[in-house]
Amino acid sequence: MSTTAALPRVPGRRDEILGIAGELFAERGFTATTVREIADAAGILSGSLYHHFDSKEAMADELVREVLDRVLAAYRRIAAGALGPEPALRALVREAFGAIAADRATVALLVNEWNLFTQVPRFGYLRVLEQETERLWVGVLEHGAAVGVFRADLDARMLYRMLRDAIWVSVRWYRADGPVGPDQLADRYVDVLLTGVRSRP
Amino acid sequence: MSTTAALPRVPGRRDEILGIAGELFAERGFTATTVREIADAAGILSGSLYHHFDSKEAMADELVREVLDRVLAAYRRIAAGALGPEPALRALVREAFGAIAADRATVALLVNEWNLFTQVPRFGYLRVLEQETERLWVGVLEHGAAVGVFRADLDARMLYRMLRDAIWVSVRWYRADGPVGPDQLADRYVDVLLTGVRSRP
DNA sequence: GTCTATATTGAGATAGAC
DNA sequence: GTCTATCTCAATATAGAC
Repeated sequence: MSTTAALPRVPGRRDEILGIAGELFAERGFTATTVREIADAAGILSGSLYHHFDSKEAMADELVREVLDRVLAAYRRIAAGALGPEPALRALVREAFGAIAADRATVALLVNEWNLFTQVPRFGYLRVLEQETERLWVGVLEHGAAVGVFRADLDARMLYRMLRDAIWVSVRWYRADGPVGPDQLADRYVDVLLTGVRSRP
Repeated sequence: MSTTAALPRVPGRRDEILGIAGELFAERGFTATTVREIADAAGILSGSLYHHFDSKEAMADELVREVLDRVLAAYRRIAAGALGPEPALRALVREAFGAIAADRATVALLVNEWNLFTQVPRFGYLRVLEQETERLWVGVLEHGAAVGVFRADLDARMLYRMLRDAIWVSVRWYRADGPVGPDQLADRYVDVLLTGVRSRP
């Protein structure tokens, strides 16, 4: 019973290769990364990659799907929970920066190749997931306005996109292993968003 | 004297082709756009492009340089001007959204291909321009904090990047020919940044 | 300034042996 | 699971005629 005991994350060759591919995609870009480079980095020949994956595209697909599914599931839990508007917003933002910290390479891949991927039929789910995400976040913002916690005169959709763009693109410069942790950065973003930068007497 | 009278923007074949290339780069991505597609869209054959430009890369280079030079020049004027911190910040943000409105395709190209371009030696100036831009914006924010207009406890560099990312990536969804003009959107972003979204009694 | 024709290269992917 | 060997294709770019 011990040999088949585990799904528990023994990385396995396949996942190892996938991780290597993800790092290269993030660093050099998806198109600019060749299957030969991936194979080299994994210590095998390019043809051998195709024992594990159908195509280069399939590798990126798998990376992106996994991260987005996890993030969206977390968003759903937060939006469905009984948190007040501010704690809910804070939890959403923390979740996003948490993903950047936990899956930096994949998030960078997604941010950098968004325009490319959204044109490939295989990645059609990206638009779908994005729409649900927008609904969830906008829901939290509008509810907050409805109960008087957030200003009533705000465009929730614009606000969501402004925040979303600021958060995700931070993957291009933010290092989670530096002095500022992801929750900390999340709180700073939320703080600015909530109270603004104008000094008050 | 009338034949050589003008630099005044007669488009000319070359600029026309460059504009077509820019639209395709923005829409399909730089790498995914082939010189044949550009040539097709311009109504010529791919080889003929090389009468006007050295390479596909050179086309993108020219597009990006022109826009960034113009934007940075405007930033310099604003930062050097005698505006107060809030009007200066507003002017900077308006300038950025103005560029998105005026040169949507080129800004999209730059945002989408940032990771690619910054790895190509030819585009080394991107990092340089970005650094000066950061200095200018951070200078405005820090001056504002020093004179008590902005909160003193803020991380100006983080704030700049947050705002920069939010502004530029909006090129992926914002349409300047829609109901909200660029100055209007700029003012909304600045409004949120200055006063926050928390409702106050 | 554009076309014809083509050189050249480098990519993703496949088949079958080991 | 990896290697050997190779196919196939599409891309950028060039040379010289018109």
